[in-house]
Parts: sequence; C-alpha cells; structure tokens
Amino acid sequence: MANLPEKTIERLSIYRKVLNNTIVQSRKYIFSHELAKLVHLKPEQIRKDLMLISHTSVGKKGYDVEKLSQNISNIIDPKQSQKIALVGLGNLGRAILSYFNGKRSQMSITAAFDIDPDKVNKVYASVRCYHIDQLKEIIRKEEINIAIITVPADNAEKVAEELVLAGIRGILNFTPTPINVEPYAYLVEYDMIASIEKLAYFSEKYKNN
Amino acid sequence: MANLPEKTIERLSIYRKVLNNTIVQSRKYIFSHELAKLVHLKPEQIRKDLMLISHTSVGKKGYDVEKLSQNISNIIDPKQSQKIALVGLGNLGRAILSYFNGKRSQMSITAAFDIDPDKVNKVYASVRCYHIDQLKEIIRKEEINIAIITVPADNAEKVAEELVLAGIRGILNFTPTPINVEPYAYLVEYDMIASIEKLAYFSEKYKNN
DNA sequence: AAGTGTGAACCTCTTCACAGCA
DNA sequence: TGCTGTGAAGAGGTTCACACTT
Repeated sequence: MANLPEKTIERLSIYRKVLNNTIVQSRKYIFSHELAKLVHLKPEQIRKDLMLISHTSVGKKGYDVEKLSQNISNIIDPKQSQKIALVGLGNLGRAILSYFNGKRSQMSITAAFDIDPDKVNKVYASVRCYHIDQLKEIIRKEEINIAIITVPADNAEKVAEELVLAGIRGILNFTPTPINVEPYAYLVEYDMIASIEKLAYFSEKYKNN
Repeated sequence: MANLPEKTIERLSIYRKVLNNTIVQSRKYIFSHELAKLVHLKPEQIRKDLMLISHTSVGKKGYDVEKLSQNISNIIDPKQSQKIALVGLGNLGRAILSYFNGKRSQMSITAAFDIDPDKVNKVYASVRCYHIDQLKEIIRKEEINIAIITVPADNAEKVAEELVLAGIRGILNFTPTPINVEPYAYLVEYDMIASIEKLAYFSEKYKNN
C-alpha cells in the first residue's frame, strides 16, 4: 500500500463520494461496472485501483458499499484530523471557504489570512481572519500543516516561501504564478486560465458533430 | 501541428503567461533553461514542447520572447474570439466571473445563468444574469460554445445535458458530480475536494524533512 | 564553449484479454 | 454464466544523452 499513484488517490476520493450518495447507500453491494458508470470510467480501471488498496469483492456479488467507503477513508484520510490555512480572502478565497467548510469533517479550514485591515479580525464562514504578518505565529500555534493560496498573482511566491518557513507541508496554489516549494512541501497547482485555454483549444475539434 | 498533447497545451498557456510578464518582456531573447526556471520545469521539457509547435531558437541566443509569445497565441488561441457561458452564480461562480473577466481579451464570459429570481436580470462584473430556462435560447442567439458549470452538485448532470443540447462544445465542470458529455463536447473536470484530499495524502510524506 | 534539437530510454497510467472463481 | 483479479500490451508523457550549431 506504501506508495499509491496520484491518479489513484484522486479517483479513490471520487469513488468514496459517490458511494456515500444516498442512492448508492441504499444498496449493499455494487459491481465494478456500476460504479464505473457513475464515475464515467472503465470497470477495469476501478478494479485496478481497488487492487492497489487490496480491497476485494464479496464473491460475484460485487463490492460491499459500506466497507469499500470505509476502506477508502482509512487509506486516504489523514490519521489525525487536518487543519488548513487559507491565504487571501478575495472573491475566490471566500468562495472556497464557504464551499469547503461544513462538508468534510476530517479536514477543515481553521484560519484565514489577508493584508486588508478591513478583513482582519472579522469572521468569514465561521473562520477568523488574521493579518498576514501573523502567518507563522498562528500556523505554528494551531499546528496547521496545509495551506491554500488565493492571493493576487504577484504575492504568491512570497507567501509560498513564508508558508514553508512556517512549517506548512502541502500547498494548493490557485494563483497563476508557478511557485516552487521543493523539497519542503507537496504542491498542487490549479491554473484556471490554463484550464479554460485548454478547453477552448480542444473544444474546437467538437465543432461540427 | 495537428494534434498537440493536452499537457503541452496547458504548458504553452503557462509559457505565454510568463513571457508576457513585464520583467521578461524587457529582454529580447530567453534561453530554455531560464524559462524552465520561471515555470519550474526542466529545460528539455520546454524544448520538446517548442519542437512540437515548430518554434526554433535564434542560433545560440535562445528564443525570441516576442515571437514565441505570438507563436503560442497563434496556436492555442481560438480563431474567432470565444464566448463563454457561466451556469450558477453562487460564491464560486461570482468569484470565477470577477477573476476571469478583464484578463483575457480573446475569451470572455458573456452570459451567466441562475435559478434564483433575485439574481436574474441583474448584472455581475458587467455580465448579465439570465434565468436558467433561457439557457438554450441565449446560448444559441449569442453563439456561445463553451460553458463553466458552478451549480450545486445535484443539478450538474441536468445542466450538462441542457448545455449539450444547446450546442455547447466544451465544458468546465467545477461540480463534484462526474458528468458525461461524450461524444458531444470536450470536458474538463475540476474537483476541489479531490484536489485537497490528494494534497492531504501526499503532504503526510513531507512531515519531517 | 554553451546552447539547441531530438532519438532513445524510461516511467506512469490505461486498456486489453483472459484465467479463475462463486 | 458473469464477474473479479491480474499479467501483458499499449498510450502518453518525461527525462536522458549526445550530435550539432554558432
């Protein structure tokens, strides 16, 4: 189980989400081809993933819905519950805050940071906003170890550096600025503009079907 | 040039972004290892990508900054300017709207949709919001062909169907619900929860460095 | 000497194809 | 018979290594 591929982790997260759907929950067992249909993947992809986490079916009845969900949680959920810092409370930051909190229990955003004095010390979606100068102090005190960056592009690099110095070990960067935190932290970048440009490029091929 | 890989398209978008930075713009030429440093990739990765778009260096001086940027634009920008529809004006939808518009000229969100009567007919970031029942009508009339979905998870599938029927050929799905629009449209899914769960999982490995 | 352009090796991820099992 | 588990093949993407150019 040691080292699961990135793609497998992403898919496991998705499998669990649909397994926890009320409709699916009403069933005891599910076949790989049924789950495949729900997540729009091939059945053998799912079987390969489950193989990697050593989850086996109950004879030819398929997979035990409840047990599989539990099993995935055991593997992908952090051992102790995870605290997240959100840096940058612009539109995107606030959207992420309200989108994210209240959904997952194992992980939650517990502190937000901004430079704007109007925002500091206010509470957004039940999360307190601190001035960015308190970054290190609060992160250390609250033992936060992952962070989401939603500041303006120009500040991203500096913020990333400070986060690493504060002891952060995982960063999700929503900024269009590429940042570099190796070998101190694991990095996931999401560049919305690149995503949409890719979409525009490939959608051209679907023009006249 | 016919069929560039998805990853190459994403990177080209990023190369162009940093090439257009004021700091880089002040230089006439740039070496592959310099650009590599800016985007945190290996130089040979960049050379491979440029090879695919047949962009060559100016002797051993490196690549012409202006020309490379122009060249990338010629390849990845849509021929006629692209109109985008945004479906769902919740927090995330509004954030994307303000984040996106005013940045790129070649592409812009020209219509937004929601069910909430309070939002309909209002204007957000200079984009008019229509009722979702007018989806097909407006999309057809305005000749929009790509769409961003930011509605609540339960409605995603239905919205995707309607978008396809309205003639949309590219969809960016921000919903945690997997949707299926093959073979009518190109699909990019971005699942924020999966992203953060992946981050949490892999950041564990960086705990004590 | 210091860069590029590129075949070849390598690695990662997906799909195929089928033996084995309930 | 119908589904799973899995080795093997195949695609897709990245990195290496080096001949070539100015």
